[in-house]
Amino acid sequence: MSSATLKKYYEGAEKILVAIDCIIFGFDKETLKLLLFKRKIAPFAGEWSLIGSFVQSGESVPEAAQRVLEESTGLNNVYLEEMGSYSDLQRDPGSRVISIAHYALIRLDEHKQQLVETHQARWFPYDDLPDLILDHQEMTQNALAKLRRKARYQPIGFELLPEKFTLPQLQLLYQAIYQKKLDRRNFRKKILSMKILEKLDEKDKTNSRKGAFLYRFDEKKYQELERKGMNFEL
Amino acid sequence: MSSATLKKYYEGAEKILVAIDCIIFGFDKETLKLLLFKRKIAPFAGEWSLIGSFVQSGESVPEAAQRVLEESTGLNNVYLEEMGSYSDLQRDPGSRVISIAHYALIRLDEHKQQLVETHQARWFPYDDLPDLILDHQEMTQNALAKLRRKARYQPIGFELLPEKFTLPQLQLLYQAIYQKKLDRRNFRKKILSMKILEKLDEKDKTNSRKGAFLYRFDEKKYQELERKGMNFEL
DNA sequence: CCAAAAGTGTTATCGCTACACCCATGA
DNA sequence: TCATGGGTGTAGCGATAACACTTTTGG
Repeated sequence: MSSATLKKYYEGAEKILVAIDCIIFGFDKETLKLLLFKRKIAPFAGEWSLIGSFVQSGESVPEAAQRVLEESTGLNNVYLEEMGSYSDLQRDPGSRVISIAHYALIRLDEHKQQLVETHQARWFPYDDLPDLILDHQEMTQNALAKLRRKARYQPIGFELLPEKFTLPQLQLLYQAIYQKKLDRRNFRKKILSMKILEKLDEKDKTNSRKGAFLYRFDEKKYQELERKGMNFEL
Repeated sequence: MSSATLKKYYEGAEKILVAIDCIIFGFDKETLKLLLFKRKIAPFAGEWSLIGSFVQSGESVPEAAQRVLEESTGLNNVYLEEMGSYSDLQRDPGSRVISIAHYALIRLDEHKQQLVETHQARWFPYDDLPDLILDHQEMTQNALAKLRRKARYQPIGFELLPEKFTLPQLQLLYQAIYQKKLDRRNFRKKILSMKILEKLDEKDKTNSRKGAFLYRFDEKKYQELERKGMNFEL
């Protein structure tokens, strides 16, 4: 094939605007929350929106997503996963844009509150979201569905908790994700039987007089067990 | 915001070539196979490749994927799912292209053999693939991983079998997907206990003198049971 | 009648569920 | 001392895994 034909092949195709959008999950006491932003540009300026950005010519899709997350939360080592593309021709009245949605799990206590204010952002309980622009509502629903499926078989819940957490906290998190109550004894038995938590000597007394022991997720031990065929399931 | 600013916002961003690629799975007797194509254009003309295409300005991503599948197999009602984006800056030496990979499950007996020949395509056993161009090797690995995870909890295996199939066939399929032997009695017990298969009066005698009863997947019954909270697991 | 694949039941074990009481502590 | 949340054990049940023999029939 001549280089003229090659040129024609690639140049004959049409370039398209590509964006990424981020569904940012946080967990607060007993509630799953989303970080939403007041959109600054038309159309729909002033309305609530996921945070997003166009993919620049010098960056890959994951790089764009990480950039956006860092700009909006100040965090750069967060759990971030691609969720799927949204490409309806009419999805954005401003222009034809293909968006690749991502969801992120962040620790509410670690993100920079100041950046949230700078961006006119707000944390909303998942069950009480405002109307969102474009197809962002659909994206959030798909994100929660994906989070639910994934959390059952992979230890990603810990990404939403502080580094040190109590078992009651962990249980509340899973109850929020699954939207159902779990039995305390059975929950403890199961999670502890996996031997992927390190029990610390400290107690957290913010929620009770007795205090609850703090634990830490042991990533190394988990990966070791996973290699040996153990599989996480909650 | 003025419309001049709006214009700048959308026009300030850079458009990018967007493609889709398809990992096409088939199942033949006891082997999982992939449909691969001899690439017709430079760079890498003549080498083996997944089938793909640029996303046109008048179509969405799923539409592009369906178009490509129909062009290459003649089938238009196949199981097709998006798998993720591939966007490394250097992934395609011909140009900067973001590709959104999809995997498809098709019935080997239904696709148009003639189209396969037209496209200089060939079915390869998954365990014996030729070298593939670009990042297509990585895509196929990710596709199999995804198929494995998904097949365990959703009845998608049937998409790879003829409409009527025998239990030994179904078992061979799952053995090929999981790459491990399953116990015949336990396998039957489990799949039959779900009550999502309709037993027919016909037998398939191609593999034995005695013949094996044919079954059909009952989509309606499955959806009904799923609504009631039953969950498929194999 | 025999080779080759299809079909069938039982038992032991494991994991899950359901469930109620004691413990530690600060106010 | 008491109210509050944290922590623990067990028994019954259902699901899974392991395992071997009989049936059918074309050649």
